[in-house]
Amino acid sequence: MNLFVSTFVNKIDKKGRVSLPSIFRAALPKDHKNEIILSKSIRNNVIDGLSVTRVNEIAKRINNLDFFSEEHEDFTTSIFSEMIPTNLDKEGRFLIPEKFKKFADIKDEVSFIGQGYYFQIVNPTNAIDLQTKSRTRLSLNKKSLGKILSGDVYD
Amino acid sequence: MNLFVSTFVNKIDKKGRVSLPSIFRAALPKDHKNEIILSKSIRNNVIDGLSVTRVNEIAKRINNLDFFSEEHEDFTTSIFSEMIPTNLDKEGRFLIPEKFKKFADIKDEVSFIGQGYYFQIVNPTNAIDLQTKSRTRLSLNKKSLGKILSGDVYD
DNA sequence: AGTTATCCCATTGACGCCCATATTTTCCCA
DNA sequence: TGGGAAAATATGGGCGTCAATGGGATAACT
Repeated sequence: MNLFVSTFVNKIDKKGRVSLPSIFRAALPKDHKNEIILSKSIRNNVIDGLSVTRVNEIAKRINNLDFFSEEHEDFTTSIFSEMIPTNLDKEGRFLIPEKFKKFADIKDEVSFIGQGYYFQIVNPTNAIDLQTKSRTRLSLNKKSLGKILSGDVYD
Repeated sequence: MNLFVSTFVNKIDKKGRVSLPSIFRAALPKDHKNEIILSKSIRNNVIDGLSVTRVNEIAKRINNLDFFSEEHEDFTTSIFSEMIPTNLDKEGRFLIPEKFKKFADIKDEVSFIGQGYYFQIVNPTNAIDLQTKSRTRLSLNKKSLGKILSGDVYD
């Protein structure tokens, strides 16, 4: 599976290392198996985890916005300038920078939340909260959820 | 047959393993014969079983939504983060995670219910109940059933 | 030198692999 | 058409492997 799915809770050791869940490692692109890019999420106090491929994809999408617009620069500034590329060690672990830990209120444990083409790193308590809140918002909007899931996806 | 049809009841052994019915295994895509993805169903307390192909299709659909929107993230969170990919062993068995068992009220036996492009995993008692209820709802609505079935099904 | 990051090795527990048995289905032939 | 052999499927359990975690030692950075 080349998507980031499922949720995992892993520990941060004394040295600040944490294992990227094995199936997330497997979801990384073949040519960048030990690099991930961390970034502050726009909406919540969570860390987005991106593959190299994903970052390129985002760059493309932003590039399609009006070049000289304020919106364009807002995106480039808030997204690219805050990204931190990180390497995994031989065991698949990496370090979360201090300022990101503060931002996401992370101490000695994190939840990895699969988001399909990317994942998020969160305080485990917040994780559950985020999940239930998304579900609530969606069920207030049953129509669109149904549309996505119930159609014949093999069209 | 590359569709999931029919209903089967299989046992869960001491290790928590259960055989995916043989014809369901045959319905899995050739390049992902031993991976299925489990997910909580939106409507009932049942587990949905999906093929890798099916999940990728869903991912594509979601990826076409507005990239940085809240709606987009609500979808990815409530769908991908709650999915659990599972591998079949050489005998075609897999594990049902504890939290899913609780969710679907499953103990030592499950029903596999074919749903065409996917299948469901259910407490055997509920299975019969679900089937009779669907049938009842449909017969209250004969018209739409007719509409569906009368078209040229080989389009 | 002191701090920080990476490598290497060890431990534990969960899961996958392998082999064995039981049960069911298929199919071949009388 | 029935019955029985052969193949496929479902189930059971031992054991090796790998993922997550911990910690000492080496390397890089300032």
